[in-house]
Amino acid sequence: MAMADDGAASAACDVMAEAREAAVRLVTLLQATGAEPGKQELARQIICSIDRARTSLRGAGTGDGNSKGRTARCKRRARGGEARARVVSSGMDDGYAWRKYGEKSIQDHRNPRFYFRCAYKGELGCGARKQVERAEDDPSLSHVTYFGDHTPACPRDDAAAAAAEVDGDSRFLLHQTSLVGFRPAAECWPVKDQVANLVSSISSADVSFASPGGTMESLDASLEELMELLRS
DNA sequence: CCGATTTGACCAAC
DNA sequence: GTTGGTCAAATCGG
Repeated sequence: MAMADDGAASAACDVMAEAREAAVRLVTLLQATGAEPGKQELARQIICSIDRARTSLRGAGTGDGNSKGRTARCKRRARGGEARARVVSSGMDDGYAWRKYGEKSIQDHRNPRFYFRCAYKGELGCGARKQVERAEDDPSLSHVTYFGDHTPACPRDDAAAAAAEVDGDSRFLLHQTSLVGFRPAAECWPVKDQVANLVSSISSADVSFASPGGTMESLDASLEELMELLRS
């Protein structure tokens, strides 16, 4: 599995993009066929999960990797040191606002692991957390592991989509507009086939970026749940 | 001045 | 005893 380079990551991204498109078609199809709201919601969750996975693949380094090289050896940080490169938008990668609360060098890994928790933990009592660590082979990639769920009150994807739109990043905007305005081009496809296609796409995107309890797993769980719903 | 980030210290689990 | 996870004081940027 010596495929941890930009090419592999972008290939995986492409596959995930296909998977998302399939998921979007699925949502549309479910809407068109008047499927139960539960199924539709589940399909939307799948899209959301795919989006997160894609973001992870693109490298959370953009927003999560708070790289800086400060050398503090006193009890606390030496004062008057060099200026820090702050990364305020540390949570924009997946549509949620995160606050870094720790960083630790891990024995197994060469790169340190960054610990984040929901920025609204205090206000909303959100218990969502995530851990980010650079891929050992490719620093441009990061492993992102999510723990817990955000509370419904937490600002989420739609807000991030608006922010991303302002920032010129159309990822989330595309996602949203696809959801709203996509035409059922693949209407002829049975829903089951849509899901099967989706599962197939995601399986082929089997990359090492997914961590236990992470995006891929939740995505997989959602898909299985959906498959089960559709069978019944 | 306030809030976010950094980072050594502390704590719990194995 | 070692390692991973969290806390909290110090610092910085807006």
